[in-house]
Amino acid sequence: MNELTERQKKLLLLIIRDHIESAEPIGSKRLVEHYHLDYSPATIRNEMSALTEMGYLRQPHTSAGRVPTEEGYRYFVSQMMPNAELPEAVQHTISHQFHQSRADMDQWMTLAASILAHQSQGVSVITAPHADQSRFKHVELISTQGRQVLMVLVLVGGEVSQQILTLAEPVTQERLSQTATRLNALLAGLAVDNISSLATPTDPLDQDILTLILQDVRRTSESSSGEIYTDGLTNVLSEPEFAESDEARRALKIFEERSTLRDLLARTTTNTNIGGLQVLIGGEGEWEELRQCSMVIARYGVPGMATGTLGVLGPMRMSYTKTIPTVRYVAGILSDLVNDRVAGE
Amino acid sequence: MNELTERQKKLLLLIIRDHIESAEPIGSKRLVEHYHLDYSPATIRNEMSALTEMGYLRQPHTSAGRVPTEEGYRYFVSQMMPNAELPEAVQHTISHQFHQSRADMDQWMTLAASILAHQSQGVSVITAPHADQSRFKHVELISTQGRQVLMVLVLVGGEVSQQILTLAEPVTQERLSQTATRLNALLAGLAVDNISSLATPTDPLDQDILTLILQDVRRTSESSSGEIYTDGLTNVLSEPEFAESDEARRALKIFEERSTLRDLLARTTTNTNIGGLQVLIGGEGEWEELRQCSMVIARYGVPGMATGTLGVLGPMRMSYTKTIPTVRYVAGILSDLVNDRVAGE
DNA sequence: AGTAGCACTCTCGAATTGAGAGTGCTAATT
DNA sequence: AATTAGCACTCTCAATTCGAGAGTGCTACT
Repeated sequence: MNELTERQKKLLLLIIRDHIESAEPIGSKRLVEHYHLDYSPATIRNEMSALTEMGYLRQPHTSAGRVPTEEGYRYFVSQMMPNAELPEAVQHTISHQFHQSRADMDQWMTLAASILAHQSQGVSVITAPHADQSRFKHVELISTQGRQVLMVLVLVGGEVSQQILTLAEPVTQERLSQTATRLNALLAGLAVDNISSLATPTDPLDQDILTLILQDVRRTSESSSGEIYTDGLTNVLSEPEFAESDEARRALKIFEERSTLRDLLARTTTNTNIGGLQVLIGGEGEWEELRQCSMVIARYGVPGMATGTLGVLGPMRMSYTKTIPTVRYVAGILSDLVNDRVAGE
Repeated sequence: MNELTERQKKLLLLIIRDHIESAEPIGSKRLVEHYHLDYSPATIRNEMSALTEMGYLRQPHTSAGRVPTEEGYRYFVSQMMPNAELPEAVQHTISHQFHQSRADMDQWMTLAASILAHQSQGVSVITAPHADQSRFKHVELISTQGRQVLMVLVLVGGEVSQQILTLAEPVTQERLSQTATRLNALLAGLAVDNISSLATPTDPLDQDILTLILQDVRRTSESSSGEIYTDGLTNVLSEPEFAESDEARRALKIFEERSTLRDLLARTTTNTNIGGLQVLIGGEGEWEELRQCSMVIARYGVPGMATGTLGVLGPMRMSYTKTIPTVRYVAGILSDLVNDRVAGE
């Protein structure tokens, strides 16, 4: 793979960097002038020709400048990935914002989405941390009226689910409280998978509620659960490649259909370690709607306990140099926050 | 105001209806042919000229067809408002979807947003029902680790707020439970405004928690709280008037900046009764970003107990004939649901 | 290996043009 | 008095043409 000469590398990087800024095809002459290179345009042309041959560049028309291919971007990214660091000033600003905010998962997610979108000028997406194996922590039953009961279910790791249940007949708050107390004792700390195999409670009310709890836990712990936060949707609309709004529409549709988005996030990150991140370029053949886009995706959280996914979507020529470190840094912060919350449990 | 002859009325309505379908300026000849009118184009021209004079129509260029002005749309809408009814078939489909869904506020909101967006081909927006005067119902304190405590706060009407508190020093679950029990007894059923004037509890922990509860209730009951659900953001991008994506971007930005959106919803509905709805045409001079758009907005819920807002945004030439009845119908359904939940309290 | 020069290709924007649609006005008609 | 036919005029829009500019590949020279 790496048959590139040093000069070719340097050239490729320059071309891509320039294209990312200008959004235009890059020609040999322009390149030489712009960067005061020590070679003549003709030499550059030969090299560019070679790079085109190898599949890193592409000509939109017979006689226009070159534009990076997906391969080209991939090469570029592989060069950027390891060393990129966010400027300290930016790090401080971001970390400050987090420690400023209210200690509340919802706030954190919103904030993270906002920061990512802002920094990268792309569309950000982030899922709340999700326990890999849910363990029961606490249940609370609160009568609202007649047969309707508000159930608040807390899982280890801080996940909370609330739901209105409708019972067969009215039950007093007192009886509900007793049931809750018994169930709490019975289930304390159990992993979800083990609950079902438990000895059944004798009280019929307890039994009913237990069934409902099980249903709810299942749903909460399924991958389909958990809110997805996004921000910066309008950023991407200003990019020139989406001028004919049709392309943009298709890309944004992914963000509206949460189920597709969830699938995408899940599938691309199953084999990504915490701390490592993935760059998805041009939909990777899998997602037709993202043919013109790239995504930078990372996981965060505490492996084996609770993890979430976050990422940024942008045009294929997004500023990877900025986006990659930002995503990595925010993932780091969130991991710390989740860690604080889960640790010592 | 109503100096329009019958014929002028009819013509104006035809022109607007046609323009809503075609998105193009309407000329006299075209109108006659399309609708087999008994007059000649010349007559129509005279009438159109009159309507233009009166401010209901407008010519984009000296020699092009007419296009409705905001005034024109307002007139049109005032004709549509009272009688419009959703076809029974559609009513059934919608109502079915609601009764099918899980009895959960979050589900309802998502569903309502989806239905509105789908039916109207616009962007839908809806806020969860919000108690006008919050009354305390129940608090639950669950220790998670060390000094961190999960507080689940339930208000009358089913509003739930959860938050992580950080205490000055670690406290056992047992002590937390006792505090919760005492506070529940103390505060049961109290309106928020009265809580602060209460005798203070003796236990210092109780006191601390009470302060935190107050903070939280305040925030929850402020207008700034409550999630906003939207759907159909991409619908509006396909409309021809947003071809130059700049206009679209500005309009969509409103939906990203939740605070502006909230303000808009709040301000336009303060004097709207449940069941009545408001049509905002061209931003009404107030919202520059919506100059090209219209919104149909309604309130729902139980006045004095809990109310929410829902609406649809579309281009100024959106299909009012479809959107208005849909918004009204969905508002009705949600009012019923809220009513069921709140009633008998 | 690197460079200069050259002929060639292709895009893009500006300028031009003609068809089509619509208008307002006036004079004739009912 | 209301309606209509006719006409001259205006303006947009799409198609066309055209030249400048940028870029290329190739060949011959250093």
